[in-house]
Amino acid sequence: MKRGQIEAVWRESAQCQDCGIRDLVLFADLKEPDFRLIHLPIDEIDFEAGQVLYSAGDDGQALFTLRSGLIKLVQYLPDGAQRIVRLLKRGATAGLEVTLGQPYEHTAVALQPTSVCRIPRQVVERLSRETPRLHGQLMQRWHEALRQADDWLTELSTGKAPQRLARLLIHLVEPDGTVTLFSREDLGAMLGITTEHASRTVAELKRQDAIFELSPNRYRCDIDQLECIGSADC
Amino acid sequence: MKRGQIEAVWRESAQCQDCGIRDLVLFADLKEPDFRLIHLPIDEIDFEAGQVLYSAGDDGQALFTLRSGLIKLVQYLPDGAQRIVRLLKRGATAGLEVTLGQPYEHTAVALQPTSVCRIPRQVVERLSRETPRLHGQLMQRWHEALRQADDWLTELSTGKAPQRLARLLIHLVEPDGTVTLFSREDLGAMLGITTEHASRTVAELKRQDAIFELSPNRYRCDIDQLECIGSADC
DNA sequence: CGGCTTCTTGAAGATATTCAAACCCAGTGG
DNA sequence: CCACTGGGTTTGAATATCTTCAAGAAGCCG
Repeated sequence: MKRGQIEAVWRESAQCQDCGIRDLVLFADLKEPDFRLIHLPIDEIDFEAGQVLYSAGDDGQALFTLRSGLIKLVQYLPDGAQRIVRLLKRGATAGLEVTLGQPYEHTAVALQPTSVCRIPRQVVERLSRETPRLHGQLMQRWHEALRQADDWLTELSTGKAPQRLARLLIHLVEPDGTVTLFSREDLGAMLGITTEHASRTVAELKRQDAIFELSPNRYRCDIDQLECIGSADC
Repeated sequence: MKRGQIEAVWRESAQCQDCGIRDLVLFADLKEPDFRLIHLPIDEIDFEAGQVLYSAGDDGQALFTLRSGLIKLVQYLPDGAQRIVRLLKRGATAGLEVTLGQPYEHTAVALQPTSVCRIPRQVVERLSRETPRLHGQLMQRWHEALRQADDWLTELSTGKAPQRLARLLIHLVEPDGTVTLFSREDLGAMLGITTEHASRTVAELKRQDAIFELSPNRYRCDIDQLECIGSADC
């Protein structure tokens, strides 16, 4: 029984150790003995676009590491208005706040087919207690999230709509110069504008040949032009 | 000589232990032996309104705990536009990022006469290494800053100008129902509007009797009315 | 009292919202 | 197969909100 448990633990740990993106994730700095402290299963879960990972206010029992895909963190105002406060890309961590015994602060929704690792909060709490190697990574994660939050504010909530959109696109371009966009409603919730105005603004960038629609919601970007729109030089 | 140093250290530590707002600050959870690990002076420094604590990009050697007053954290866009991303009140910590070996991310400016404790980053780094009691507080601080950043975005960058201003005022009211406001330029940089529009919006709330000017830049607030303006119910 | 900055106000123009209607497209069911 | 439906998107036109530029008022300091 005990032996079986240990084997199960080991199997899970081995999975983490062999993780293809381990240098990107929360457990990047862990050493072999640390993994033995993981005594709860870390599940790999897939979500389709639109599915909810967790909801604001839920009593969180786990945090998530993003293996692939894209997640939006949504925050609601008392009056029901909503705002997307951050986007999480591969390697990012969602739900860090549960390690402090807090409920989730946002609603996390997949924007694309997304694959995550679900890490029970006890795992992080135990590792945090027993190995110092996790501390650094946790701090880095908090720091990274805060930096992104501040940048999000200055870049996506400052200036005219075309500037904001251009800056967002620059954040989203893949190495191959393409971008996969999402619904105009989400776009509006990120830029702090209405759905209709988001639609018009996309159309405007198209007319200026800053972006070109390859297929529905996939665009080829002219980065130079986007940068100059983003900085209001043109 | 060595003895003298130890006494100096002790004197500084004693100051921290006797700190009047210790339950609010970063060192809240430290115990008596922890303070002996502090081997660099923690200075108490006063700033007048308008003075700069540190500038974005500076190679930070210290972080700050706010004893009294008010500090703005300013972030600049490449094109020179600026945005105030957060306000720090008593008990808050500024410059946490230096504990990760990073330069300061914002420019920190006192908005009122302000008193801070300057903590050399080595002190935090050493305490962080040698006593687990600081970890929790550090995480809490990161978390708190992130929460504030997210709220700032959803509350102060969403909706019409009067709503945003009303929400900001609610954040700023003292227990006695009064608010000390700052320059219209700063107000604009917080709400994402122009200086002129900030001025007009303040005038509008005055006309609606949601605020009443007691003396230059000091106002009495009608909280109920502000709340209903902030939520667009009226 | 200048001279300076900051705040306020006005008016014209730019930008964004609102509401409504048309459109597109994928799915459904006759 | 095609009409019908329902969701998201686009577009139009009227209106609201914000910015810009400019000028006047108020406050502050030497």
